[in-house]
Amino acid sequence: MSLDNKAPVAPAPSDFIRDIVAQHVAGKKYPQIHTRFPPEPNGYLHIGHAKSICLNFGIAHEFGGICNLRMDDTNPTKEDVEYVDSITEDVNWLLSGWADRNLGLKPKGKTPETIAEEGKRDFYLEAVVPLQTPDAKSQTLEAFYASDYFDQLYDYAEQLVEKGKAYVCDLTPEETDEYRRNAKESPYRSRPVAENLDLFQRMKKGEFPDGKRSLRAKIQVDSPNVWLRDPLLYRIRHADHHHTGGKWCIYPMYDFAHCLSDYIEGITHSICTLEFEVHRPLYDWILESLNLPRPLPHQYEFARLSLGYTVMSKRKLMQLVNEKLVSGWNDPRMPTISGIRRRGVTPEALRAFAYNIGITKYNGITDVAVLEHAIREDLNKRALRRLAVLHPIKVVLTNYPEGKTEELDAINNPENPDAGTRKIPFSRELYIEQDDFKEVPPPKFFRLKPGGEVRLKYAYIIKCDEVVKDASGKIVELRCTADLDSKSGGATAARKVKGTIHWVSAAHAIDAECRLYDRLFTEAEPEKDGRDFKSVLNPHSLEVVTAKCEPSLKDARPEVRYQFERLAYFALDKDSSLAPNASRLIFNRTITLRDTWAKEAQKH
RNA sequence: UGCCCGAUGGUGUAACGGUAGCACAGCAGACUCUGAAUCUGUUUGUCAUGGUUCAAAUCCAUGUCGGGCAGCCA
Repeated sequence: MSLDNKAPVAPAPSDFIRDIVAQHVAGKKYPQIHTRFPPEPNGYLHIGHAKSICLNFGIAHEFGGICNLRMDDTNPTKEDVEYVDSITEDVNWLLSGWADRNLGLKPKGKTPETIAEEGKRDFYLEAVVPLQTPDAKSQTLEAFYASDYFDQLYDYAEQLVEKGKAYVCDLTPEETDEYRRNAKESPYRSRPVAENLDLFQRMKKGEFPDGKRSLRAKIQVDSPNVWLRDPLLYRIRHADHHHTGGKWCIYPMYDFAHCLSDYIEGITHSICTLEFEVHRPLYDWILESLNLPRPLPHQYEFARLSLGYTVMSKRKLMQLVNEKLVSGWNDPRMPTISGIRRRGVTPEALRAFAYNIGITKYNGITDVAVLEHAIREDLNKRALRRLAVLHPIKVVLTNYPEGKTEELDAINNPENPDAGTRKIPFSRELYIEQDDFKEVPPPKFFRLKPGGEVRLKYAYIIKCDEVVKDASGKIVELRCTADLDSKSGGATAARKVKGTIHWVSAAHAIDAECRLYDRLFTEAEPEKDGRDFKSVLNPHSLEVVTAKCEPSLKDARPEVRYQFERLAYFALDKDSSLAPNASRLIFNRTITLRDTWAKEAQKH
């Protein structure tokens, strides 16, 4: 392979977190960089998670490290395997062809190993990188689960109790809140170690009902940082867990589980969003209180993604799903990864977007145009061009012989000559787009108009002679004459005609359902000034039409992207049937082409 | 209210004491058998006030504005 003509290498991303990691790498602070992506399986992943995935896996990828996929599943009442499955699928999709070599998993069912060293006990669970580990194929691998560490976390909790750094508290949830708000010590704070140990063990055995007691860290009740005011480490929850079943009735809190899960997996850089910034002292306190033998992970925070014309929180997305305002988590209008994927966006486009928006600590709102640009740029390079008419109007070429059919050559992708050409049939009766004809044309309209000429892409220049209307005045047909010498490559082919429009031969056209998606909301900030986001749902976010398509589209494939020329990019929906005898084509409009004419037309 | 964090064109980001740059959006033009793509040009910015310095977007102080936290959620 020649290196002379190499593709431009994208500059390595740079941001404050990567700068820190780069310093650590240069200073050889860690043998290997190890990050993690830790979603809670209580909903589907969205584009905000995509930003986090691109950051965490991107760092692992750029610095030769590993990023563990970990289910952060410490709350049995909210989590479900449905979400575990969707998360796994979405992560694999986004990583494919990029950082899949840096994905850290573990053998199915494996839990941390206990390492005894110099009289010290240590818990460690090593990552297996499927594409880098020789025998990985012989093992069944799965994501890490925080719930796989419940035994070890319990052990750590007991250690804290024994050190006098944690105690069992009998305050009710309401009392605990009140005491914490008022920086007041719990009356159970100085309970003896032996009693704490006994009580904690009995909590584990299930002797107490939910909320009756809790395990609390003994830190500083009057700390200005509320997360240091003796935070809860364990709560009682008599509930089955999607991954550990009925084994436990006490569950660790996020703060306790997360830092120790990071430690157990040997994470070096634990990257999370800004709202956890105030938790960092607690993250460090727990780890430092346990005299752990291996290097401790450190937490770094960045701003989560906010995107215009959408909502991002799982709660609100779930609301849209539950109230049937969309067809499901993977509705192509949803900002979920599965919705975006179904819409036809490629992982490359999503990654380019994540790269373009950068990483900072500033909470801003990213313009959707940035996403749309990344999608168009990607699709422009890869999409196969096809002719299809979404809103047809019949055209009859009065001087073209009845029954005659020509096969015309059409270019599959002007951006990529290797994509080749195809034949499209031409005949006397055609469909063109309703928007491409105006009986009373606005200024600068260079499409078809009465007495006007337009080029049919790959075919002839035609002139509109007559507009046929029905009794109600609706246009039903345009009668035109073709300049029979003007066919592409013909005698008068070079004639200058301002407009070129797309068309399909009526007799040869095939039908396809096209789902025309638009933004889900009419406002860039659906919740601005406290308004209900559902009050600004876009009533036109989905329009379904039956399009007239050129016949080659009968061979459409789900993994291929199409551009219906002059209109938009489309991808086959999973609801399509490709069975030869029961074929049903459904296309999702991924995104429209840029339309400067629409902007121009609006001026008048 | 307390604590924490942030502030660079319309939006998002770079500049790490030494020429304020990039992307998107916008505008204007070229090209065009996609009003796409491509190409060219271009409008617009360091929150405020002091201080340190030869020199401040950058360091310091104060203020303003914005965000976060104060679940037995994560």
